Amino acid sequence: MVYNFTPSIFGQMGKKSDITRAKIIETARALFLEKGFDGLKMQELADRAGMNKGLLHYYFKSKEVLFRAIFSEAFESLFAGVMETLMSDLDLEPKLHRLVDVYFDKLVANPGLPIFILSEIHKSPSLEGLPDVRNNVPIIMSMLHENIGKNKDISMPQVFNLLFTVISLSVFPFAARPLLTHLMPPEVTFEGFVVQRKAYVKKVVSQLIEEL
Amino acid sequence: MVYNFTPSIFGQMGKKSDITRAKIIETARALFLEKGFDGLKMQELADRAGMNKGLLHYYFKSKEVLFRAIFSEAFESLFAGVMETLMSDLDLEPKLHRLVDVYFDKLVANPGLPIFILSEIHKSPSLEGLPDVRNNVPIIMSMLHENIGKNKDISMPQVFNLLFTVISLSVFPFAARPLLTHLMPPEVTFEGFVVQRKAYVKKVVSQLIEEL
DNA sequence: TTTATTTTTGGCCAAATGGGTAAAAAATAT
DNA sequence: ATATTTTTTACCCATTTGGCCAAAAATAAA
Repeated sequence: MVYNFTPSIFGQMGKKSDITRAKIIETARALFLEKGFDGLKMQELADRAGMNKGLLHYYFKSKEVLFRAIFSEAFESLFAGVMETLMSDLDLEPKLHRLVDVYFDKLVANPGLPIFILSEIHKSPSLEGLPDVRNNVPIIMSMLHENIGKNKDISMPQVFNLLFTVISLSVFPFAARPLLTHLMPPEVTFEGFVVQRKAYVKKVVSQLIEEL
Repeated sequence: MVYNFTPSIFGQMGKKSDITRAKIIETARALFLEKGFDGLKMQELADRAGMNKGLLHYYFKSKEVLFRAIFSEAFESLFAGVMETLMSDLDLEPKLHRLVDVYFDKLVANPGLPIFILSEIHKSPSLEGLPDVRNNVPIIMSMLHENIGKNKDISMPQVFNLLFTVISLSVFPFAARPLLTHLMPPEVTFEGFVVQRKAYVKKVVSQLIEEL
């Protein structure tokens, strides 16, 4: 098996199978995010991807396998940046501001991600096959603890409360998007709301740090 | 048709049909909350309710009708208390503290509610047939604005930011529950976390009010 | 008690839809 | 021209929803 390196508008890909595979993944991601595992039917996926059901199974032997590929990618794409930021050697305030940026920027581009991840985990909480984020938690916590400084005597639960506040404020607007857009006055767009919200959240984070 | 008022262990209900109806609703609520509309099959519902599929259709002519009953009830049961609190004549700080209580208490008893509501709305954002919460929003906002006081010059978007912060901090822990329990050290229970979290959120709310 | 009404069971059906497979056809590479 | 990869077509079989029906059981009314 030899790759051909024919130039292509599809970035690196020359092999036709790669293009098809990518088309499947791209379509499946959009539709799984919209409808969830149970809500998306393979026939609809085939139609929307402009191909037939048999071809889906040629590339992914089952719906389950395809879903896992989508889910893992979605999960990791969100958590990679978060972990990296939290593990960085920034000081407390810039680190948490950075975290807000990472979340908002990622989620503005993928607003459906939070509901998708949370609701699928809710329906089957096994989490096997995903990178075990748990291992990083104690490390992140003690780094934050050091960030805050030894002179202030802050307990671990309080460190976690601070971190979880930042995460809540960053993620919830997207999880609540459908309700939010419904409640907002029609002249305000979700995108507009979210832009000012990001600045507001950073301000709150700074306040919380000051009060520590 | 005459009701009989035979005393019963099922509260007010005497009529058998009401008992059955209640049994269906109760079981359907638990299962829809767990699996969502697409995930729950009528056969499973019948089994878990200890009855026969035919009987489900005797009381609810379709899955859709049954689901709408469950969803509306879930939606209203959460928003009724929230609206009532926000419309009350309490001052700013007690009002928002009360809001935190309402959310946490309701959600401790029904942790699956946020994901259920948000994900089902996400999948079909029509929201028809639900009480139109939108009408109350401007009223709530101007009441909060008055609560804050005329001397402080606070814009409406800032009022909304404050309110939305309270909601985010109250609801997100439950929406994120499956992930959260996975990330927490095994000796901490979700219930335990949530108890201390409620107190923490109230403290944050007070800080935010001070800084206005 | 007898008679009517309501509730419940159980089974079975029909149509649609579900995931998945296999063989042939088409396209591509050797 | 041959082999390999990719795609289509046509299927299979299981499940799903909604529905029907006849009969039994429970309950209420007379």
